[in-house]
Amino acid sequence: MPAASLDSSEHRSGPLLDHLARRMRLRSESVLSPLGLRPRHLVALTVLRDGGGTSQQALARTLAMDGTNIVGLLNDLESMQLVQRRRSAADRRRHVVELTDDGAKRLSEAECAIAAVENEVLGALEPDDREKLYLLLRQAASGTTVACEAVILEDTSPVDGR
Amino acid sequence: MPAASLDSSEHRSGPLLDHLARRMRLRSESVLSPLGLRPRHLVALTVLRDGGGTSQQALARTLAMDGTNIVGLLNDLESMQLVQRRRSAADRRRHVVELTDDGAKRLSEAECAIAAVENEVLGALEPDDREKLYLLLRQAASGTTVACEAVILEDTSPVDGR
DNA sequence: TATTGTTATACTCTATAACTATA
DNA sequence: TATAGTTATAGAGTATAACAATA
Repeated sequence: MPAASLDSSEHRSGPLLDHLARRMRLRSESVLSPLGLRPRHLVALTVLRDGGGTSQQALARTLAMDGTNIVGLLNDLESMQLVQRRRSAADRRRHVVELTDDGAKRLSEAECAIAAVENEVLGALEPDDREKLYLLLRQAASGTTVACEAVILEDTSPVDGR
Repeated sequence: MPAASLDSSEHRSGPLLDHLARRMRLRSESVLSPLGLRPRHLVALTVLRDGGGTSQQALARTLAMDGTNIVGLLNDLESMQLVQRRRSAADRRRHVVELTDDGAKRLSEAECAIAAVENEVLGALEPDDREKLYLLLRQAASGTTVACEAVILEDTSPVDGR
């Protein structure tokens, strides 16, 4: 088996990931600011779109952020009407957080805006390799984002969506 | 078929990169703290090992950090005797920063320590895919890390690039 | 009693400005 | 004058603790 190389102390992706994410985030900021968004807003919106409605705590686990900071993050997004909070009927302590139509639209615009940044930061990769990278990251993230599982929401699902 | 998809507004690696790097960094902290290191120390040590000695400004560009913060970062590493600062003979304004033997050793230990974290965060990927991811990240980073080129150090040159 | 969301607050990270020493 | 490094400091990001509402 080709396995052993993974244990090598020289093939660590962690620092590389950190390095690239940092560059991407810094450049993204200037591109996103005209849209009133910050990189972390984009991550949150993406998770909400892909994972569906969740409680704030589930969102906190998925984003690996402290729950107390989710409050401010959602306040930002809700004040821009990109996200909607409503009480869960099944457990009135919970807020069910969902992307609004405006939120989906803004997210789409933002993704378009940062395409240029990606082309720049990932410029050393051929288009094919960039696609491979995307798929690998996607798969890796799907493994860590399982936190959404925690709250499948209420059975009722009277989700009206403004 | 696979070509044009890159322009699609739905294949954005940025938020994924951010997401995964964040999880990796958070988990790494607890694993690295026994070694007296923080994730950003690891990134700096890695760059210094792979790129050779550089000036502090070149390091700042490579790490995409403000030069003023490099000072504190290097103070940390130098107080642990993991890096060495010495004046450049060619330009006495510059410090040439290099990894010490202790630094290389500590870096190696740290890489070993975070292997477990990587296995956890990238657990959704098969070993083969993890290796592919590493190679892609490495290639992408080599493209953005060119900053090191700026200062090839003293004895040689009048390297007044840019 | 335990959990969800909220507020207040302290700690860390990062960037801006001013200073020095060299060029 | 311009550049490399340093210091001081203000702003943003993040975590900890205490509280109200609900389970």
